[in-house]
Amino acid sequence: MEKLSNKKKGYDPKEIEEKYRKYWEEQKIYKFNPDSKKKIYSIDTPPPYASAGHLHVGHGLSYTQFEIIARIMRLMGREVYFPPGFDDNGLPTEKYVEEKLGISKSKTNRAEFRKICLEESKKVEKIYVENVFKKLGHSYDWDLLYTTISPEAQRVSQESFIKLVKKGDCYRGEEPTIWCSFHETALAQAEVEDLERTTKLNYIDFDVASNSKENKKLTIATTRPEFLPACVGIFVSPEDERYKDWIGKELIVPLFNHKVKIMEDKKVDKDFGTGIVMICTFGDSTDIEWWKEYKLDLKSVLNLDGTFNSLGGKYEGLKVEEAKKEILKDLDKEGRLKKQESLNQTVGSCWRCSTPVEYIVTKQWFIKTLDYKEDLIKRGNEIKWYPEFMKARFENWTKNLKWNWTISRQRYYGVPIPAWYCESCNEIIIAKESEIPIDPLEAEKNCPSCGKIATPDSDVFDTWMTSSNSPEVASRWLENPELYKKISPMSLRPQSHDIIRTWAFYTILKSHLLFNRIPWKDITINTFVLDSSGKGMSKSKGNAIWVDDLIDKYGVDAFRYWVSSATLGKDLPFNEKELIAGKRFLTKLWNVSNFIFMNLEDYNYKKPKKLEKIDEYMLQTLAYNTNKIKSLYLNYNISGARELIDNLFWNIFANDYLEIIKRRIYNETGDKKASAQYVLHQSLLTILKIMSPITCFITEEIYQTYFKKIEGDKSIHISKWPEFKKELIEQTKELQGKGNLFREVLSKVRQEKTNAKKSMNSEIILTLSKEDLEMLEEMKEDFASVTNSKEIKEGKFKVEFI
RNA sequence: GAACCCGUAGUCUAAUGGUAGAACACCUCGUUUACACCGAGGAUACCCAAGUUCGAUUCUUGGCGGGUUCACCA
Repeated sequence: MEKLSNKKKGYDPKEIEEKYRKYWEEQKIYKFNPDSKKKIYSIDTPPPYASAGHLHVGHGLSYTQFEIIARIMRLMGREVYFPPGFDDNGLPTEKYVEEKLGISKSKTNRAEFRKICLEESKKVEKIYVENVFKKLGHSYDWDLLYTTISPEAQRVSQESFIKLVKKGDCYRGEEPTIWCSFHETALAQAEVEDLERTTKLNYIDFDVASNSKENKKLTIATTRPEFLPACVGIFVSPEDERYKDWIGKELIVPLFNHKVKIMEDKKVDKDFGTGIVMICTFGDSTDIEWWKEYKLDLKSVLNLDGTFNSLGGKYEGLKVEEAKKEILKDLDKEGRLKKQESLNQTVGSCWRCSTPVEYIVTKQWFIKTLDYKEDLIKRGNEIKWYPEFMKARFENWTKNLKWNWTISRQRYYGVPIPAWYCESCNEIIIAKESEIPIDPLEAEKNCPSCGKIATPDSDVFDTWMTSSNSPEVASRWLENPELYKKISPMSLRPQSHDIIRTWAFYTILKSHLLFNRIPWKDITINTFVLDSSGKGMSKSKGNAIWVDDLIDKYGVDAFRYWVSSATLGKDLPFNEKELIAGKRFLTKLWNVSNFIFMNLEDYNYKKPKKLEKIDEYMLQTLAYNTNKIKSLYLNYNISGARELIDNLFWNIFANDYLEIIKRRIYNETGDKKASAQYVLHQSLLTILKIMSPITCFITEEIYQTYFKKIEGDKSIHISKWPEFKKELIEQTKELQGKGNLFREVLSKVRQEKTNAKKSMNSEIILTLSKEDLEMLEEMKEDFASVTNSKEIKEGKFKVEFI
């Protein structure tokens, strides 16, 4: 009879993990079969940025969380489409390459730079695959691997662009754009983060243009005096008595001497500063609103790198901050700087480099979002959100959108924008669908109107342009339309809450615009791991705990056990102690299995004609709980399911049932023994299966050691979920009553023994009430055996020691 | 400023309109045929206030505290 290995040492995960990693890969256990008759369950996997070789527990948890779901669905009989992916496209990769190799994009040509990025990505991806995903036992179908910079992904991205341009939802415009002067690129609203800082509010005197009034000066408070050359208007509140007579008059902008008109607008807060606002193109986003509303002049003073252009006069060439200093100095010299106040402000900044963003008018490509707010919210409602309340984040964001989505980026490493422009007739030429993927820099086009050579677009797409089509990339939209049709819309998008406004939003948008439907049926928002003091974990903060270290110390299954205790959408402070519980579980399961196998040596795999009562009770309880666990699993409630499994396995099965049948198995023969053996066999197999999505290694090892030859499945992970007959699942009141009473009275007896400081198998004479005795009549032998009662009498409950 | 989430034993977490179930830690006792990485048992908890209710930790409102997201000012 086989024994589990390492009996003396207890459970040693290392060897077992190694063994099955190899086995699963060789046997292609997780291979997707497109011809399967089973219902498909498809996952729109989050492709990680391939820009670091480690994974901290936060990422480890979230990736494992939905990996468990993949395993659950496989067990439920679904054909699971679970493709791994890498996001190796765009700014994060560029930044990584620039930092790691000390190269700047401005000093390298695009082709060269792209080549380096691609090579670096491949290296990091390899580390990820081997050291992270495979190590953690993740059950991807590796044949389905995709990357967002691959020609296929580029094709999807460009195709979606072409379709949307044709549809009129994507346009090129010259508009104020959110701009990062460090990265020298346009940004989307979603890429802007708050930056709190202290700044100075400067009170500056403006002269009045005509001398008709006795008052010759007005004082204006501004945080951005450097924008004086771009000043195009002055606003006051219509409710402000102080300036009533000033409306319509003109002021002379200090240092630059151009005239600007004073106008009124309700949005002006008369209590801020002096109650006068100067509008510049563009100091902030409200400037843009007023500029648009009142059709003011455009005076662009900034170059794309954040320096002043010729409009800045003597300040030309200076950076914004330097210009500000100089201008303030000069204002002070002229006696115009009346006072300066300290002010706390929050400015938008680039999420990658924290440089405060500027607003610069440039030619960019946009996808319409503002026209579709309501439609998108409707789409959001068609999707099932886990947890439900996370939908509010999506709705909030969608409702409050102020900008169309800027999709062009003045960067190198990304999907090229497949467009050319004719300088002489302003024609825009878009690539044909048959040509993509294409890089316009490497393909010459002539203008269809005038025949001249058109200028290629040198920009690339925002990375979300590709990521928002992850369902299409992952399911081979253009490559394999038949497959795509089969698995779309996808079943699940698992992701984290911080990118609801980007990834979830853009994906829903794209799906709505391109296909007029939702991209997936369910979305799960994974648990967000904090450090033990409740702070977000990151490499830069230095509080990250790495998955490698943990699995070295505790093993993958213990880590996965910890993952299974997390609730979707909630924060979870990391506590290393929690992994001890996982380790404990593994040891227990290991020992229980050893015990059972020892006692199944003479088992003939046949169900005896009649089961003992307590065995039947165990079987019912098993069936009932398994069924409950199934519905929890199907609702992605992994922690709920795990709790039930723990109770079923540890308390009911190991601590009670095993103790109850122990002596019967040792001493009896025939059906009495076989009855227990049958239930042991069923119970262990069931427990292994329902636990296999979580602790995938140990359950496989135990399955392979004993059950495989009987059950026949190559792996527990492609076996079938244990289904029970209806009468077992529904339980019978009578048997449950009796079995529960059995366990209650047993507990009472144990308590008496504890109170008397006796060991659990000390011999006793037991007295039970008449009702209890009648109830337990059919299970009397087992009861006497587990309590080690030499005699059971009728009367008032009493435990006598011999 | 707004929206959303959360506030349960020392720590972390679960369920629930009838005062709470685990885990880790703690205390007591126990170990001759799976397991001391164990077994039996014990102590310890629903942020505050008002309301709805026969009854609230659970529902409503307000407050306090923590978190996330969004908006913010010239």
